[in-house]
Amino acid sequence: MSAVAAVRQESRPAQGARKAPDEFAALDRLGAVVTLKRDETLFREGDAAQYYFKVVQGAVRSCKLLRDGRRHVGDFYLPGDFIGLDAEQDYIFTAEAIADATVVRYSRRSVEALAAQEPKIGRRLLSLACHSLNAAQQQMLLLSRKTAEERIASFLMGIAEKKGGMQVTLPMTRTDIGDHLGLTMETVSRALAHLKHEGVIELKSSHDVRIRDREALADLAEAY
Amino acid sequence: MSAVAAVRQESRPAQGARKAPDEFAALDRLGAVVTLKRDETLFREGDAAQYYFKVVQGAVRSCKLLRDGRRHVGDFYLPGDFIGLDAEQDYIFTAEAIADATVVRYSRRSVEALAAQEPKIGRRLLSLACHSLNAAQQQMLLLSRKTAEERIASFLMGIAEKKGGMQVTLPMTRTDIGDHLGLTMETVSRALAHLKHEGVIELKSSHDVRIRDREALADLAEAY
DNA sequence: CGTTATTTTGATATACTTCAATAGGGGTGG
DNA sequence: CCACCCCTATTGAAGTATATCAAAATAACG
Repeated sequence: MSAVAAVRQESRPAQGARKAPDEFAALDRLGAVVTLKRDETLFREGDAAQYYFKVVQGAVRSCKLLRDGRRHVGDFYLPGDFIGLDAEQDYIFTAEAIADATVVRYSRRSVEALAAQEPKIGRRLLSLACHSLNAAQQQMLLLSRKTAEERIASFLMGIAEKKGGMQVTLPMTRTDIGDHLGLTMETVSRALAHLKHEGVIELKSSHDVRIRDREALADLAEAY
Repeated sequence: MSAVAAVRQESRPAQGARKAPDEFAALDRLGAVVTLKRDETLFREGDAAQYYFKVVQGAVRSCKLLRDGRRHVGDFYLPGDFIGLDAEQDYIFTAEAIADATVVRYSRRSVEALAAQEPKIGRRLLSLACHSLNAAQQQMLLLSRKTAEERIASFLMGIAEKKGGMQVTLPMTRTDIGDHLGLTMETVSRALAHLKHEGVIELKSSHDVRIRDREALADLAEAY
């Protein structure tokens, strides 16, 4: 078993469309393992996009900065998720580890060569891109029209759905969540406190949420 | 020359990655022409996604609604733009004509069959999807962190860049723009009035904008 | 031309931000 | 193992950008 396959073994891919399909098994031979400490950078916005990545362990965030420092977190990547599939020439966002993380790195050139031989790979890449596009459209609706509480509800529902449970672990800080949802960390904190007060969620610790009333949370999230 | 090719001839594809590539010429045989009156629906959110579309004339908007009527306009599609490339099983937004429009309709099944034979088609689809994804990420940054005036500036810069000129025509209403940028139509109107007052733009009519100070506008838009 | 839809402009309200202070929580060194 | 420190989160009070409500001014349309 190759080193990469061994690492894969440890990973627990998320369910649904983001799951690593069998077609990608051939890719493992191409992959190199990368480990990151908390807050370490995987790549920077503007770097030449030479690689695709897949998260094996830990968590990664993508972010973009405005000149004056305002930050936006595009997405959070958990074990099983691919990073960089949207890259054209250069990466258009920076990727950093939220917590200590293990990531597999694939050369885009090799993947493209493989895709040329095996059409399934190409189709799967397209399917993953479409799925990201759908997620992005949901997120734009959220950022455009939802209230703070609805944003938090949508966010929690999204993670719970991906993990498939009522128990949700948030490896990121309140600031990260805020920058992802277009809010400040204070507003995130208050919205969570309010949901807790209403009995919709339970905060076992600031990073461990249990959904007590799924109905109510889904109702707030609207889009679900 | 087929009817579709004739219609194509009339269209003036936008510049850049959204331009119809030569590989798609073969598609014209598959296309059927559809005409829409202002505010007519091309398809609805939830409909089975049987077709891809390409705008030939006029303009189309994609939109999503929350239960209580809050609306989000995901994108505006101008001549040369493709619609529905992001669809998985069903369409996830409604598409409506902003002004009288002509659109070409391609059966997805036929396109997929063609893509199976001609790998270039598949690669082009993936490239278009990546490009949309990049645009979506820019829009999320805008919705998450930019001020009203910055949003308007970014929006104007985006259209100007696509059309390649300082003269911009806005076929959509202030409400449409607001729903696209996460603002109200009043705020859109005020932001435009302010940019005009500052001498950055000129409003020849409410739908015809001329950019007078590209520097200043780009600076406000930040991301450019 | 009269009628209706859209846009502009003004006054007020509010959700969220900003600023500020306190409280946890987890790791490290004494 | 405890005490201290730093970082993150919570909570409170005040400020602000944008929304909402309302009316007038254009523009579009039959």
